[in-house]
Formats: sequence, C-alpha cells, structure tokens
Amino acid sequence: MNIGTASVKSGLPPKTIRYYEEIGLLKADRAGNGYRDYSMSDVHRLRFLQRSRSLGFSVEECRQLLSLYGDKERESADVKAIAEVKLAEIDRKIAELASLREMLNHLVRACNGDERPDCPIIDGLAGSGTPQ
Amino acid sequence: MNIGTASVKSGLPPKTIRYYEEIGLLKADRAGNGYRDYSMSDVHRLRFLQRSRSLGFSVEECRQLLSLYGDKERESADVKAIAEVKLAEIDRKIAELASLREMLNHLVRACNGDERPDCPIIDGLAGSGTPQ
DNA sequence: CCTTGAGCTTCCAGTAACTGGAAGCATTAT
DNA sequence: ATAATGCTTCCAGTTACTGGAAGCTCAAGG
Repeated sequence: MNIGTASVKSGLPPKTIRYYEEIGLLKADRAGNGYRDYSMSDVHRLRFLQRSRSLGFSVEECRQLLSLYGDKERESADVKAIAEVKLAEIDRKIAELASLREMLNHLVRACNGDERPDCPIIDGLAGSGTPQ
Repeated sequence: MNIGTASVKSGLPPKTIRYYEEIGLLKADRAGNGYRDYSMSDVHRLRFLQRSRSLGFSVEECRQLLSLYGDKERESADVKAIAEVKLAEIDRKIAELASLREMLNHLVRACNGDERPDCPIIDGLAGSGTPQ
C-alpha cells in the first residue's frame, strides 16, 4: 500500500513516516514507480511508533522497543532485560497518569465553584514519586 | 529557594525551568540579587509540568492544564469542559500504556526463546484504538 | 580581606523530532 | 487531453529544549 494509506491506518502523517525512514526506524519496500510500498506488518510497526511516541517515549526508546521483537540476532536475556526496564517505566507512567487523572477529577467535582484560589488540589500537585 | 533547589525538587533541569519562564508558563519572584526565587507552590507547578510533559502532553496542553486551577477569571463551566476533555485523553493514554505493557510482558514470558521471527506479539501490535 | 569555586545571570548557538513548502514525476478522474 | 491528486526529494522553519560562553554573586578557607 502507498504511504497515504499507511498514514491513515497508522495515525502518523506521511511526513513523519518518511522522517522515521530517514533516521532508520523502518524502511519500506519500493514499488516499480519509486513509491514506498507498505505491508500490514509495516503498518503495525508505525502504529506502535505512533503510540509509544505519544506516550512520552523518545525516538531512541522507541527504537529499542521496536528492536525487542525485530532483531533476531539479539540474545534472549538482552530482550528480557530491556523489556523489564521498559515495563517498570510503563508502570511508573501509568501511576503518574492515574494520579493526574485523580487530580483533574477532583478538580471537576470539588473545585467546581468559587473556592478555587486556594483549591485543595494544589496541595496534591507534587503527588507520588516526587524526587527529593 | 534558588533555581538549583527548585530543580532538584521538581526534577526539571534549571535550563528547562528558565525556558518555561521565557515562554510564560510560570514566572518566579526575584530576590534582591537578581536570582529567581521559588516558593513551594512554584515547585508544585514545576513538578506538575515535569510529569505532564513526560506523559506526552504538549507544552500548550500543559499550559491549559495549569490554567485549570490557576486562572481565577475562568468560568467554572469552562474549567469543567477542558478538564473533562483532558480526562478522556488521560484515560486513552492509560489504556494504551496498559496494552503496551501487556505486549511487553507477553514478549518477556512467551517469546523468550527462538520462536521470535514470527512472534505472536506482532499480530497484537495494532491493538485497540486503531484509526481506520 | 582576598581568593577560589560553585551557583546564578543573560545571550547565542545547536539538537531532536518533526512540519511546511517548492519543484517535479506518476496515477486517476473527467 | 487535461486537471487534480498523490507521490518523490530537498530545504527551510518550528517546538522544546540543551550546551556553552561571559560575567556577576555568594559561602568557605587561608
């Protein structure tokens, strides 16, 4: 399929897809006319990139994550180690999103009126996981 | 407190804190010597920014989120509307992180050996929320 | 009191990750 | 046949930092 279709299916703009190819994140086949030609597997990778980028992982981290299943040379222990580090990171992100969620929810429910200047939410902003 | 202390407490580099001031995200008081002077409330805002940025919200989105409790002029209905949009976004992010998590977890447990070239994970990559 | 070093200031340049626009070839629609 | 749409590359601009230079300030040691 052409880049436009891959773009719609993955949620990434064509520009971004070409950029990812330029920096070596994934390379597409070329059709006879020079157009890039994407498989469903490519689309899955693109969709994966769209997601993990939007969740705050850097491009380099995404490259690592992609390599977890893409690199046949990699040692199984390696895969496991990297995946486990990323799992911990994901758990931290989930916890932070949950606390952000609770904060907003509380704001909507409790601070819905005129008592906002000293809204109790403000005290909760530092939340869990605060570095010291 | 000085910017260095605020940096440690918030988890943001001093450079980034100055940058946020430059683009109007938060302005700090100045001490007599010209040094920036941060209150605990400032630190909470910075910590909040550190979090929401690392979770994939853009600076403009963070500005909106910050304004939810900072702007006394804003109508209560406005606050509620914006907060609810952000809540939905957060829920989506949490769901995507959860599916990413499951994917990695599965990779670690099931694809731990030599069967990786056609690892079943690949089929799960598109996951939920795929745009069509 | 003087110096030395760490920390603060501003300013300017560079990087990461896109994003927009121009110029040109390919395909599709009328 | 022609016009619109979509693809190509290339180059420039944007967002959100990040590093480094030059200089001022402050706390500690001699």
